[in-house]
Amino acid sequence: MELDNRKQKILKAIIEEYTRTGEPVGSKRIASLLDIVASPATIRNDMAILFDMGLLEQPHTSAGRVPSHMGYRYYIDHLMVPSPISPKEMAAIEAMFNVRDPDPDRLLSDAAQALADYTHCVAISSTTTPPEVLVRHIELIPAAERTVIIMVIASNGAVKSRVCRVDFEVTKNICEFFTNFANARLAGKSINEISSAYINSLTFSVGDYTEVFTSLLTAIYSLCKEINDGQFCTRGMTNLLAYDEMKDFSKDLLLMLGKKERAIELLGDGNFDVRVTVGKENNSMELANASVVAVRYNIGPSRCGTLALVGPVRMEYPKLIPHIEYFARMLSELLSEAMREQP
Amino acid sequence: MELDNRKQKILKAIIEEYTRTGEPVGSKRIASLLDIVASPATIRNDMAILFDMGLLEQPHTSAGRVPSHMGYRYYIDHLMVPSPISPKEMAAIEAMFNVRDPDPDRLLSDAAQALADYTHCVAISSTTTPPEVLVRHIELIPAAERTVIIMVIASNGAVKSRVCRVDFEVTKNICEFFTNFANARLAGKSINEISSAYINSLTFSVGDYTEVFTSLLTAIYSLCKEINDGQFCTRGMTNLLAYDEMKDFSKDLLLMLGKKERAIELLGDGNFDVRVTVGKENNSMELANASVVAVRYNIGPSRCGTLALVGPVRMEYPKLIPHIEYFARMLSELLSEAMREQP
DNA sequence: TTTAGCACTCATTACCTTCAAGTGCTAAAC
DNA sequence: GTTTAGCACTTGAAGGTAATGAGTGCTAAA
Repeated sequence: MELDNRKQKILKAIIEEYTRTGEPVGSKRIASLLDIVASPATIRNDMAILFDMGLLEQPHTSAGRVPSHMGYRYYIDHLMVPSPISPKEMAAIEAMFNVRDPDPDRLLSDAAQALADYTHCVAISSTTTPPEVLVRHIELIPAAERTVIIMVIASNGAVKSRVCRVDFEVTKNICEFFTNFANARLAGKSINEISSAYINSLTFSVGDYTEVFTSLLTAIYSLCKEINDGQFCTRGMTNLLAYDEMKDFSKDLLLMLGKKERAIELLGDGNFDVRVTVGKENNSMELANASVVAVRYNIGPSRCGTLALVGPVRMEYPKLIPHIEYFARMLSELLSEAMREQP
Repeated sequence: MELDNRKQKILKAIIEEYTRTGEPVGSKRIASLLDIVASPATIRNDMAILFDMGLLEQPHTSAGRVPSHMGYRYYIDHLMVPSPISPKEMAAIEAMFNVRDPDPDRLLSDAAQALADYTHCVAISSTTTPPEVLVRHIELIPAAERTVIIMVIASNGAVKSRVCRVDFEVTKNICEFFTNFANARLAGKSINEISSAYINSLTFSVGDYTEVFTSLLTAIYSLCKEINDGQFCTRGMTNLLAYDEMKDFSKDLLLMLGKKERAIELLGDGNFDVRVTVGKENNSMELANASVVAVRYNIGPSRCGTLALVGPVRMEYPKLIPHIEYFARMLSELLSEAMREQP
């Protein structure tokens, strides 16, 4: 797909004007906007060609032109000039991260919230746990007479705990016995190997204690599963309601984003650095009128995550892409530090 | 406000028919619906009186009548017959609770989700921590060379933990020292007394260790604050989008519910068993066209929570009120068991 | 290749009419 | 006194028509 210089400028101008106003753009407006000298008629000719190429659309004969999803694709791939983040904005973003709590579990959801607030889009953040993460240690802490806290620590620094009520009196002996037993069977195992079936098989090998320990082992399974599933959160859903052009679609889109398994789909396989998918490229009914900007980030050597933005096709890509990348970089640094793999 | 028998029946019929259809109800329809024999003209006379009393409204002269918020108030207080939950529904609700994870922290959010799914409204659940809850114990668990897990256990069974990276090598001695120090100063104190200022004062009294322990003490403060703040979660926001009559208001309402401090307001002071507020009774712009059903529940002797439902004024009160009450009862039982106060 | 000119298209708006639902009032019936 | 039938009246919704104007596509000249 080759476009001569003027057509490129015209397409770029139409997209940027449409992004700004949300209204179809006419030849006259472009003529006054462009720095090149060309009459509206000339521009009309070029617009007709861009239309034939599928880069523009026409709501109806007597309206101006609107960029098609293909037009946006061309713009993102060839025309867009990313606008660098100003030091002021950088400081603002850093401040958001700094005032927040440094708890890794929260960092992700706070970042999503901040990103959503900042971009007025829906922000999704997630992490995945790769198979090489191991169970490092299992700890049992007596909390009260018949209550223990069970804690799973993974090799990548992830920690999950749960309060467990048990049917027996919690003595130092029992705790020690169980801790030894659990660590002997589970520590060093890959976290994604801890299946429900494996835990079941363990329950029977505790001998006399089978009944007593079942609930503890089940809790360990849940905790491992939580670590293995990674984190996932969606913020700023209500932001979508502010876009007039989405009012017919936002309901379905919001319902879809509300379903975790559907929302995870749109993050893709994480096999990219930055990925922008426009409208129908998303292969999903609900996203046919939305765009998704996804960025991958690393957390230390053994874990990675995805940060994504869902918003109207008419998104300020040149501004938002550098922003989400900066968010991802900050998150990467902070989480890598917080969860650094240790000997 | 006294209404004769027929007027009561007419008001009840109008409200129930309007709740069902969402359309203004005319005198003819009521005549065919009512079991009492009365002509449309008679009903029209009564409707005119109900209208004068402020219990009905008229969208325009040639339309039927619509219940006013005052009409709903009268209905809820005097006319409504709560429909008991069927054993089948009870079983369905119990099943929801059973298949879910028994973790107390999750129970609340799962219950809100289930309630939202069940009622097609927004569900809010929250717990508050009363001042008599104490810090029972603080535990420090070494997780890796420079990483510890810090854990606060409260007298009401609440447990919160956080991973902390520290600047020193974690030895058994240091852990013991810090655990002793922290417990000496904090255990037994009321959880809401652990202020930022108090923690600050502690940091200086650790002597040589001031710098090393600052991050740990800050973490303790956060954890106490989390316990003291209780839990709060909102689920099913997108449900509101399904109501045609709310399409003009749902945007503002959703934005408001998205703000925690605003959403907390509408739970009220918890000084009630069941509370229904209709439309303008809510004293909030955004809720002027919505109703809130709030139920209080107890968690053991020392903690209570609120479960609330936000939906259209045209809500199926007779069905939903018993349902949310049943949810609250279930929650109360399960949480009381899970978090029972212990010696 | 570019541009001016002009006929043409079509959404939007305003205005009008018709239609139907439902009311309020009056006078008769119970 | 209460209830009811009858009927004029009101009003939003739906449908049709005309005027408006923004913006196009095409043609022919520059």
